[in-house]
This record gives sequence, C-alpha cells and structure tokens, in this order.
Amino acid sequence: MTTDPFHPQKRPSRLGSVGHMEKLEASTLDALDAICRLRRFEPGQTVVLDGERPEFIGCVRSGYLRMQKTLADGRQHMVGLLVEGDMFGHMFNGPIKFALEAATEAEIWAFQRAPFEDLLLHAPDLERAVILNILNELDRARDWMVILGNNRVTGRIAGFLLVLCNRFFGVDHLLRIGSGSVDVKVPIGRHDLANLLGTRPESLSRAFHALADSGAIELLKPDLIRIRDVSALAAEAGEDAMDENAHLRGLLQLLKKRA
Amino acid sequence: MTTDPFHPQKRPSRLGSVGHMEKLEASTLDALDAICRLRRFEPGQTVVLDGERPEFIGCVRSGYLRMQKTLADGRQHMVGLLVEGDMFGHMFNGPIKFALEAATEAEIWAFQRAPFEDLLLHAPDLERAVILNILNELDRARDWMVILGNNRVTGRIAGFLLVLCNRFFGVDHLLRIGSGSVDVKVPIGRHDLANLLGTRPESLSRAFHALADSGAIELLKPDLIRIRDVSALAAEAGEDAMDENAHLRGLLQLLKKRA
DNA sequence: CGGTATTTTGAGTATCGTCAAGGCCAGTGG
DNA sequence: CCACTGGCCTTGACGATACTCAAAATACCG
Repeated sequence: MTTDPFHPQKRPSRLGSVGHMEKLEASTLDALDAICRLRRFEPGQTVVLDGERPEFIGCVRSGYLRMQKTLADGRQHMVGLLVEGDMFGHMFNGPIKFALEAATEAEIWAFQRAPFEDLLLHAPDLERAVILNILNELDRARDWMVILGNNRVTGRIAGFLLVLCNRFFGVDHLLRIGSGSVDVKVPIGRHDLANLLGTRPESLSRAFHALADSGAIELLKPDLIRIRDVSALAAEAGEDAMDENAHLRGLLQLLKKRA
Repeated sequence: MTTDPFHPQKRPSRLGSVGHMEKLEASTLDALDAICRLRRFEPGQTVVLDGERPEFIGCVRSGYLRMQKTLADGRQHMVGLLVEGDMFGHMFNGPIKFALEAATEAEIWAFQRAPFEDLLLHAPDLERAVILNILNELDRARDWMVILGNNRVTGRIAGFLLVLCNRFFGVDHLLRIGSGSVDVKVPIGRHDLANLLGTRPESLSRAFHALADSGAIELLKPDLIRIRDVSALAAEAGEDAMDENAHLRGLLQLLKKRA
C-alpha cells in the first residue's frame, strides 16, 4: 500500500509557508487545495521509480526522500536529498532520471498531474514558484559538486554537515541550536552517506572520529552530531565563497548570541 | 575589448538549430534577432563575474565556457562546462553563483535582459525552451555527481569521456566517428580537468595512460583521445543505467555500422 | 533479554597526492 | 633555419590517504 486513501485537506497548512510557495496568491492556494492529497511513506519505501513519469507532482511535507540513480551494474548512487518544501516530478521534462525513496517516514503532498499543469498555465505565480524550485535544486547540485570534488573524506563530511545546517535551518527537530554548538541529525545511515559522498562506510567512520578528535564535532550518537567549531568545518570543507558563507554567518551569529 | 561592436544578425543561423531552441516559432526567432548581439571572447577571459547579475542573457554559439565557483580560500572549483547551445544568465534568479570564463575562443549570443524577459512573458514557446534548458542543466549536474562519486580517477575520466561523447554528439569538429572508434577533443587542459574531476594533473596523466594501456582508449594527442572500447569505459565509469546508456547504445550502433 | 543490523576497529594493500625533475611542443628571436 | 624559452604534459619516488577484507562492538527492535 503505497498510497493513503483520500485525505483532501481544506488548506495545506504548511504548503503556504514552505520553500518558494510562500508567496502564492490565495486563489492559487485554493486551487491547489482542491487537487492535492496527502500520501504517507515508510522508510525504504519507493516513492517514484527510476525512469517513471510519476502520475503526480509532489511536495515534501515532512521527512526525507533520497534521490538515487541506478547504475548499469545495479548499484545505486545517491544524487541528493529532498526535505520539507522540496518539489519533484517536474513537468515539461518527461520521466525523471532517478528513483525516489523515503529515507525516513515521510509525508508528501501529491498534486494530480493534469490539473496541476493546467493550473500552471493560468497561474504565473505558481509557475514562478516551480521555476525557482528548479533553479534552487540546480544551485544545490552544484554545491554538491564542490563538496564531492574535495579529495579528503573529512572535507566531504564537513561540507555535508554544513549543507545540512543550511538546509535544516529552522526545522527545529532536525537542527537544534545550543550554547556555542549545533546538533544536527544525520538523516541517512552510514551506508547511504558513504554512497552519497563517494566513499565507504569504514572510511566515513574513521573520518567522523578524526573530526571528533580534532574537536570540530562530537559524536553524540552515530546519527546525531554536535558541531562545536563551524569555522573549522568550513576550513576543512574548503567552503565556497558565495552562498554558503551567507548562511554560515547567520549561524555563527546565532551561536554567539546564545553562547 | 570584451565585446564586439554591434553585430546584429538578420537571423541567428545556428540559434534555431541548437539546444532546445530548435522548435521556436518564426515570430519568436525574429523577435530574438532584434535584441541579440554577437560577443567574442578570448581564452581565459571572464564572461560573467562570480555573484554578478549579468546585464545580458547568453547562449553559446561556439567554443566552451567553464563555470567555476570561487572557494573561501581563493581557490576555484569548476562545476561544469558550457558548450554550443547552452544558455546562461537565467532570469528569475538574481545573480549567478559562479563565474563564467571562456575556456577557449568563444562566441556568445547576448540578448538584452529587459526585452528578453519581456519577450519571455509573451512567448510561451521561448519560456518552454528556457525551462527545458534549465532542466537539462539539472540533469547534467546530477550526472556529474555520479561521475565525481566514483572513487577511482580512471573511473571519473571514463565517465567524463562518455559525457563528452553524449554532449558533443553531432558536433563534428569535436567528435569524429571512425571505423570502430570515436575521436573526442578534450576541450580543457589537464589542470582544469583535474580541478573538474577533483584530482591532480599528475594523477590524471597516470590514469589516462592506464586506460590507454588497457586498450580502452588511445592518446593521439594530450587533448585528442580515440575511444576504442566504449563498453570498457562504461564499465570503468559505473555508468548510470538510465539516460547515458540510451545515447551509448546509439553510439555503439553507429560504431558497428562503420566497422 | 536475545537477535539482527549497523557501526566501528584493525591490518594489509592499492591508489592517490606531493614534490621534483624531465620531455614535448609552439612561439620567439637570432 | 635553428637555438632558445615558457607552458604544459609526463614520469619517478615517496608519504599520506583511502579501500578491502575480516572481525568485534555497539545500537536497535521486538
């Protein structure tokens, strides 16, 4: 049972406050209400198959989805993570080129494709939101490239943790800001993370503990990491100068205030 | 001299036959004619600065541009290559987050921003072309992620060569198909390539020669590579099952026909 | 509390990065 | 026409890092 029976919502409460959808007009939101269903997925469950053209357009309400390409030899390589507010199953473009799987328990707003695309033609604000979402994804994909280009595993981990900070900023059950430190929940296991960062679980483990020994982070649990020194991480990661730092600065400020 | 004095073209001859612009209506092409200029760039010349919002929207007519992010420590990391038919300086999105530099001598169709965006609002076919271009970039960025995720340098090179085959397919001065083999021109030097693939020139050199020793490729010149065994490359690269293989199959068929 | 999956550790090997030197090619100037 | 020069590519040697295989420890779940 991959879908939940009808759960039409009078008003997708989070829909209007997430991602690039916050600026949609009331009439557009109403129209979206009428064609959306809430679907729920269990960890490991497939949301969209590789190469399938999903019959709906989705927007993540909670949880994480992993995007993964299937390689010719059957292995899978993750190419990104979808979190709260991210959309998928984009129109214009035929089938998607990667599989989507729930990494955790996840809720998805599913919009019926035909009416959504119809609405798109008549609601410039929605179209704009969709395009911004795509451009956002593009920027993030390029950020990943920089991170993956780092030749030390510790550097890639550092970059990954900083990305988590940026993306989970404000989602408080994922990122908890304490006095002088930030706790981040790593949404995926070592195996998947190794896959994402182009390495092996063993190397990951060693690198995590190396970062811990250096004092930059602390391993509260395998999947719960306390960041003690953001700038040390940024230095490890060889962070890019443009967009990351803007977010990081905000994070650092917050840390100072609470310290 | 970064720009060429006015060179309005009665009809951008290649514009209508490249990328996703091939399906534009005549009236749209005429409108584009009116607002485009041809600009010429020398190798190494900057086309758009990091963080700048370019005053024009560009479309590559010939040559290659490299997209590179500037890291906090001043180093630069390449995140992609723009070739014939690719667009940049996208609208909707404020400043671009990477610098654009000519990797070779290059010609750019430059469209004045304001009239282009205006045209965009009234020409659905143009808007569609632009969106397809963006989605295309997104797919390619994800392909890069898979390639960079490969932990052997030979694998990353193999992936890179296959991408070149896919993208330069049909551009005959870059990709020449012989009997049982394909010759590809590598558009960038070892230093840039190392940067793009997250390694060093020395490792690249060794990996190239390792592939040559295995018989998969042949180094005609440092920047001219004859691919002798496409499937060996695909195996090295751990090629992804979806889109690459479709192109590869076509390539293999062609090879068999000419063999 | 036991069973299972995940994570961690260890030892040995392969690969890659680094530094330094050598070769190749094109452009320059005699 | 040839020697010279500078940039790029290649090669070699060595140390650092990461991968592999195997086993132990820990966390998770019922």
